[in-house]
Amino acid sequence: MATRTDAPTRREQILKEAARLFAERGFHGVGVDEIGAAVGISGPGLYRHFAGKDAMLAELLVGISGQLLTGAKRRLAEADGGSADAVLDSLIEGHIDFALDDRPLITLHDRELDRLRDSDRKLVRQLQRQYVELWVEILREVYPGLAEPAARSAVHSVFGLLNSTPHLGRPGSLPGRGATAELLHRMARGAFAAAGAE
Amino acid sequence: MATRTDAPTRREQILKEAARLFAERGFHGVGVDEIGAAVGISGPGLYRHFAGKDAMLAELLVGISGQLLTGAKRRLAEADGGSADAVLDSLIEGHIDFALDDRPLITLHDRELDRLRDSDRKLVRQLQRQYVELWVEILREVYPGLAEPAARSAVHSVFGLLNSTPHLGRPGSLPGRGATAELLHRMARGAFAAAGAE
DNA sequence: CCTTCAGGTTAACGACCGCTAACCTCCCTG
DNA sequence: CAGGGAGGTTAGCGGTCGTTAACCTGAAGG
Repeated sequence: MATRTDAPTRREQILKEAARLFAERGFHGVGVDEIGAAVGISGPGLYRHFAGKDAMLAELLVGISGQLLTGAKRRLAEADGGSADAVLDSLIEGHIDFALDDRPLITLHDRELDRLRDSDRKLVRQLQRQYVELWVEILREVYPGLAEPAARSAVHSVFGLLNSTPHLGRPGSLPGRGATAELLHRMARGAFAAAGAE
Repeated sequence: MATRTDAPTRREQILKEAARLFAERGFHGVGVDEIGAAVGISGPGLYRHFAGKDAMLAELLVGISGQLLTGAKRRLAEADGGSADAVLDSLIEGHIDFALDDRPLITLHDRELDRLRDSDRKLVRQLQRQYVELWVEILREVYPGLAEPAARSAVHSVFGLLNSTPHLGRPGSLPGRGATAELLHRMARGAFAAAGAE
């Protein structure tokens, strides 16, 4: 896997700034002129790169869901033969990395889903569902006594815990990225353990 | 404290429906005509009860924050002399009740704060901060080894966990309200315990 | 019985916003 | 060196939305 050193394309710039603005003020609260201004072009110039404002949101949300799912599948494959316990740790680590590195996207992920066209929304929901089911399976391997509905609820709740990073104050009031990641990881494991204890 | 048996006033009807609609489609995504239609009057009739759309959101958010803080203070006072451990349980219970009974409000609470006028936003932030600090104090009594920044992060993360109820599927797929509340409670305690273990 | 007022109504205004149209200007390529 | 496409620009249209204005009505009170 080659690490990218190339400059980001215009499309990527736009998506990044759009994600930030959507997360800050909501999809309807941001105008196309603002998005354009954020990348140094103005207003309708965006339409050379995207079919419309909706298309930007759709690409963002589909991208997020896909990225999460792909990463989880990769970690699952890499740890093949390892203990379910280690796989769960790896899933948690991946989700935390994402939550800490792409906070605007995490915010969008569960906030603006309803603004999508039907087909896009179905796609995103399907990717999200696969991601959740993957966690549920691993979780029930680690805690075999856990019933499936409870496991699903537990997974959603831990997502809520891990996705709380946007509320943790601007980076700087945090005890440092490493310490925060470690704290979140411990808490997630603690929450799962408590859910698994019958 | 007299329990209310009177019919809800028009104002209260409006606030309730507005909360639901704002939570479903976002503040900017809902028109005043829709809010009016939801209570059986149409459009500008709302202005007999509120100064504007912003005023509804402000009253909702200030109300939520105040209600949470007031409830927490009451529980703290009632359990006076009791163990910090019991107080923490009581705080968790109160927050879960709120998250399960007023899911639209919980959603609004951390989604639309930025749409408020400066003065209202400051008020809400102040109420929220007091609520968090109250939890932080109790938490550090239960886990004396926990440093303050870590405790604050832990509290925010557990709020994320407890506030995940809107993602748990429509009531019906849940294992029942009591079981869900109990599961959330156990997970919150587990997460705190893991944060407190050095 | 007349007045008043709370709580509605519809019409309409002004601002904003997403998007299109029309045009311009490089840069690459045959 | 022609020319064409990629990627901008500004002007402006059409629709939506929050808000106000002007008017109506039914019930309470002196």
